[in-house]
Amino acid sequence: MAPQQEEDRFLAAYDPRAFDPIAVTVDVVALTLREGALHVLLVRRGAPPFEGAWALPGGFVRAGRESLGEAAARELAEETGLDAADGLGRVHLEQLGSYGRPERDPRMHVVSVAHLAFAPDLPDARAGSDAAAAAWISVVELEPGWQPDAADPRPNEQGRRSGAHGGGPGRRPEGPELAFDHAGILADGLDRARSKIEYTPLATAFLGEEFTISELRAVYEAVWGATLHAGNFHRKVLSVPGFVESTGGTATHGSVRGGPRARLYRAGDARLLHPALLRPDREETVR
Amino acid sequence: MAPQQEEDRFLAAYDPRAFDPIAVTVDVVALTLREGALHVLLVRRGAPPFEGAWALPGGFVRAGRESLGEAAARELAEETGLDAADGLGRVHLEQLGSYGRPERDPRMHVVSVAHLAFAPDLPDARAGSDAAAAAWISVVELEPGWQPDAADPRPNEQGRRSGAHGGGPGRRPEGPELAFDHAGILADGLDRARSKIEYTPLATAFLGEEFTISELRAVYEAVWGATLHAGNFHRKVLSVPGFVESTGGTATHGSVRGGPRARLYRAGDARLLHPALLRPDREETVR
DNA sequence: TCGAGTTCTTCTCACATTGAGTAATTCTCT
DNA sequence: AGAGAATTACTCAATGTGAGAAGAACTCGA
Repeated sequence: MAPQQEEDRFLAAYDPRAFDPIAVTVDVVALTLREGALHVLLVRRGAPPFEGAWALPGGFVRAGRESLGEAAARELAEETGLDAADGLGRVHLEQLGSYGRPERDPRMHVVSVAHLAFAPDLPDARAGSDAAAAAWISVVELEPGWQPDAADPRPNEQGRRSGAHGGGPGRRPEGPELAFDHAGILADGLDRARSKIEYTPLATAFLGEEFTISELRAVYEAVWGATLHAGNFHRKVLSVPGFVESTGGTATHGSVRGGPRARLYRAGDARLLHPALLRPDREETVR
Repeated sequence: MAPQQEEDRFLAAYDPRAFDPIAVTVDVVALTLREGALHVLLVRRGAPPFEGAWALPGGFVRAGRESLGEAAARELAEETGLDAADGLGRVHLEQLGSYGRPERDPRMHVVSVAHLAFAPDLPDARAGSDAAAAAWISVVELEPGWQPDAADPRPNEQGRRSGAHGGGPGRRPEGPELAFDHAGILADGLDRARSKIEYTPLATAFLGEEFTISELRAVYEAVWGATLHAGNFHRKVLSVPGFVESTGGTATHGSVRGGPRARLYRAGDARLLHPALLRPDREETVR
């Protein structure tokens, strides 16, 4: 090790404040279903940099006063209008990953700890204190080159962006540009969400307390952007132990377009789905 | 939002330095195989707090000068003696997660971005500048209540610690105590490693350029702590597209205890295993 | 009110994958 | 040379999946 590095480390071990500071923020990729489509919570920035641009909700972690998860829950509550008593307890919140390229914020070195949230359909967002607006935006408008099968009959061969930390210029022909590296964080969050519902029962976090198998299937179809075989999905959900349990009840109406009244279920006690409920046709993405 | 919070946020948006600082560090859970057993790289702390205790290698991120991944690679290189030219390029390094409970470091609020590394068998570790020692320690000594099937004939019904952020007192009857919350980070890293080799070909990162199917099976057995059916494993590895590709060569010797010379393979071009190579008997851990 | 169309739920069948066991062959060690 | 073990390739049964079909229940419009 070079002498300069060694001295840096010596100082750091005793007084980290001798260094230039690094700011720590949390950002939240909050997903929900509205009218059958996947939406993400965004805020419009009210101050530079990126003033006027859409961004993920987030903010600085309060030093010495909160953990990362608490900070994320606080930021999410500020934009959704929910608090712990209100219904944030029904929201799934997990850590997604941290983003710390030195140049990702023009002001200073900022490390952002991104989180991922799954929420049932919530009321319209309200802007927090430092945002000009907050809204649920359909992810279809934000993801270039990605369309749900069901919503777009054109075949789409180009596939999705592969890894994390992508995001070169000129790859976003439609939808608003996101501030900072938030487009990459959103892409990572969507990747994680699409994987997570394969191995966990968290798709139920997008629904209310009671739901039908068809509503659960609609969650998978919206998140994956693929249509699923209704009969096979039904068989699979009921065969995985602990995924759902029957309430004994029945929906009060049939579907809008007809059909019998479906039975109602609630989330079961499984934390992992075994065997998993895998996405169809994943061979292409394997290499 | 309370007025005080609002003012905090206003200030933070323009000058984060007005806050108490949060330090950002990286820690690395570096895993390797030595003599058929899974080992993790630890350093012995040379300064308080936790002076003399074992800890994960890590250190402060250099503000404005490096990304999180670069910082983790640097810290790993300092303890392993490898650099980019040397062989660190053959090490798999990924982000594991961030840990930011305010009280996790008694000195100040420190957010640590943990990373996970898979390395082929490396030479003995050397202590970095601020460590009193560095060594590869068998994880069997560090994980209470967990023993490989193959190494321990006693049945073990109690199962592993379930979630992250565990680590209450009195649960570690053997092995050294780790500093800070590093026991929890290590547990999360082992969880991640055990999952990761199910869905990715990263088990090959523990091996040299060329390897036999049996050596690959030994990796799975060491990481999972379970014995696998040799015939089924062989069939599975060769049937998953892109997992391994034949070199055409053959091992120069048979195994130490006899048997024919095995054929040699190298890692294929797949980034995901499809279908996955799932751990046996996971039903217990599902709820 | 009736009929068309849709949905919910359950089957059936073909096919792929897995777990368990067997066996031929080749090598090391004593 | 013989015992023991590893490599590799089989077989067979059990399980899970994709695709399709079908009956019953329901909504909507004629």
